[in-house]
Amino acid sequence: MPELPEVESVRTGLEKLIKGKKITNAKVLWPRIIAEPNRIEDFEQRIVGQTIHSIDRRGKFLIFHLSKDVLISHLRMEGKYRIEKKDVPFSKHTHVILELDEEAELRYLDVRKFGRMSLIEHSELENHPSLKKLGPEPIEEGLLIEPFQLNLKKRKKSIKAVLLDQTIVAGIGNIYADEILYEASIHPERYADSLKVEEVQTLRTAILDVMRKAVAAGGTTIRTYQNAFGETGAYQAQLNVYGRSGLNCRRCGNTIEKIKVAQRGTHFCPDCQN
DNA sequence: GTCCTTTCCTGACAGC
DNA sequence: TGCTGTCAGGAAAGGA
Repeated sequence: MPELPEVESVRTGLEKLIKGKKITNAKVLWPRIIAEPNRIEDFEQRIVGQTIHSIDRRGKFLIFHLSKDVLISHLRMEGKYRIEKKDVPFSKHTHVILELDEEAELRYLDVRKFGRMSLIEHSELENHPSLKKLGPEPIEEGLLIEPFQLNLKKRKKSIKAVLLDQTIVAGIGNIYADEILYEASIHPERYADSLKVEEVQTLRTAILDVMRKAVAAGGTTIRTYQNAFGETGAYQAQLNVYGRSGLNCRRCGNTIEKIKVAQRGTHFCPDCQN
């Protein structure tokens, strides 16, 4: 399940592999993947002939800057990009094929078909609904303490739910939300507006820390995640709570528990986190 | 405006 | 073995 560190790893891989390439043909095999434009034929026709100038990321969104348009892509749960030779048969989970030259294709695969793509004009990018409402990136100069603290004070729901809210901080998903709260020793069911000033500061530091380390490790591979080179991430070796229910806490030795918070599987140490 | 629920989707796995 | 039910979850839409 790609979160910010995984998407960043996909981005850097794709930039090395397809920057400067021209899309010479396009085929959509599962129409619902394309959110915009409405008609699949419009997507296929418009994208052909465009060169991939660069690839950006905002939160968990990939942003392909093309010569005329912009392709916004969200991998959701299991979306992945692969560059493959044209003669390699595509799997049943291949939903979009962008031909790059006479030899290679950029293929979008997605077992659960949750991922979405939007092809829009450059002028629409700044005000695109998906991107416009995103909160700051989880970096030192982006996630400023004062607005963060104000946002938490306004929320009468669990801190776990707030961390998953992309308008507060962009890019945190279920795995890193659990890891961040463990790092900060905060119980996932604590209400956001109940956190003390020092706790908010600790939480902010944990967000920056966990995300920085995960990006450096190339992300976390749970289930099927791979970057554009087909490589897995390495951060799963550093996970302290996610997927560790029933095992011992690395800090205090007590048993990691799994509960449901904000409809999500949530892992935490009942002794360390309060 | 905020919060909560539902929907999208398939594979893995448990239980019978 | 083969079937059924449950679970995994990010974002968007709709309702309270």
